Amino acid sequence: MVNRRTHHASVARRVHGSRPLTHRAGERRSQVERRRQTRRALLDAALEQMDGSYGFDSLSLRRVARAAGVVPTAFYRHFDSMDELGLALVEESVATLRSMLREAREGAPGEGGTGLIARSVEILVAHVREHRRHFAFMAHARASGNAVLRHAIRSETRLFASELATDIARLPILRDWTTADLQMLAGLFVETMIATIDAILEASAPGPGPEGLSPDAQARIVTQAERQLRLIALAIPHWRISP
Amino acid sequence: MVNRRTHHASVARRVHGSRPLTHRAGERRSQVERRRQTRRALLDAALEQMDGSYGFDSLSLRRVARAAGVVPTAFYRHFDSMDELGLALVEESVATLRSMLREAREGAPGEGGTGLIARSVEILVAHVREHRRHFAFMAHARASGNAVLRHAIRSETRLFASELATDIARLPILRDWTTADLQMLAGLFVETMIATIDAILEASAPGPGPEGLSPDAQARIVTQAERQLRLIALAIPHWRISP
DNA sequence: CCTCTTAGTGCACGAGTGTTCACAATCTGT
DNA sequence: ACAGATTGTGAACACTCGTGCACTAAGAGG
Repeated sequence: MVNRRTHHASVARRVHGSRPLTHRAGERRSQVERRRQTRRALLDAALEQMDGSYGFDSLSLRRVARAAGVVPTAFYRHFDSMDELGLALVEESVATLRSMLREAREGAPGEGGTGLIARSVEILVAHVREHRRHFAFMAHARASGNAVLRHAIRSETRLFASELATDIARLPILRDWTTADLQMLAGLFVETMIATIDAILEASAPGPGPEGLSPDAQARIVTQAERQLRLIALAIPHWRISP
Repeated sequence: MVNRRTHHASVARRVHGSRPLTHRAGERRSQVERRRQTRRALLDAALEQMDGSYGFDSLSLRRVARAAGVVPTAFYRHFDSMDELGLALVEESVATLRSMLREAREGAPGEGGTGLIARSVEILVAHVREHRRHFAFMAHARASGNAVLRHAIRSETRLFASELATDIARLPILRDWTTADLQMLAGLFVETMIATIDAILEASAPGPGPEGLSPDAQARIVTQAERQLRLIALAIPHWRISP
């Protein structure tokens, strides 16, 4: 294990660490590409295996390798364990989350009203639809049996809430709010968002029954989320700042 | 399988179904008691195994049987599969959920203010503390890989929200609200409740580090939940009924 | 060109899994 | 008291699992 770890570290350092040190352009082009492809195949295989509504826990190294068209031992050339594969997926997932937040932020700067809510929900469902497997992964692993993954996702969620807090702090209505209260409000938004994501995923599960996502269930979820957010927004002007 | 199923059905019918048919009091006292005990031991063993922050998925029939002090094959005398064991646990868990709702309802009938919120949160944390293993089970199995359990819990959650909706419908402030809007509000409450439960469980996880639940983390969670609920309550008078 | 590094292979191992089956012990109603 | 039902046992099955080790093919750089 120690051998493999140092082994890996050196590889990773070479791949994108020491590249700037040498100016050779096409160095190891084809081999590095090959490596990237199998790694992606492993990640995709894991996502696909979980998509059938099986959690990350019930996911074996061998099945992932098999689905990626690779022998089990080859897995270790890319990840030390399934945990590291999971962490890589978390990294990818939070990246899409962050891109979502960025899009929402740039969409309507400082608008702050019913339009903002409708727009935000729209962006949310669009992202969930487009990156369903990543969101499903996070939704599952969030309450997974795997302690490493669970804590990673929980801490990323907290970070996300904090970012959202500093974001909404710029809205004029929230000028005088305490940071604690902003965190509270952001937490409420994030919780509602998570619940909405859960509902969407459940409604669009690729399990038995009519394949695909029943459109009116989706619509009901969206309007419910919008109303909940509007209700919360309605309370904001009447909140008395707490010490 | 068919054999075992019919076999079981007849047993269950005898245990609490046909008792009223015969007036013999002490009938099969010791044997039925023995059965009840091992069944409980299996359920407890499962709960305990999951408590170390391992989900229901990573839980094997053999380990449960071993922890219950019983040979694997004896498991089948009580449950046809792990799924049924899980469903039994769901049944138990929703029972405690319902008792919680009942307590909250009888606590302050028709009060409806800040006192109601504080009281409700207090009842919530008390119940989570007292039945932590059941709540942890639901929190895990809610996003579990096991489709049967997941759907069972999701549908029970919806039912719970509906009950809460008809409950709060009695509050004077909500007299004119649409049923749809009441459902929306109840859903928001339930989602906040679930998020709070998650946070409490995470803060009081019996994993590594200082055993037991850090008290100030608990306090922060409680005050955050109270503020969120108060914020929501603040919006209620300003909600315009939607068609 | 020749050597070194590296992604991927094949085989083997010990451990753990769900499930079946025949059997033992004990409780129960007649 | 006896026959039947019922709970629990023990050995065995056919798997799957993670992991270690020796090996091969091929790309890369001096």
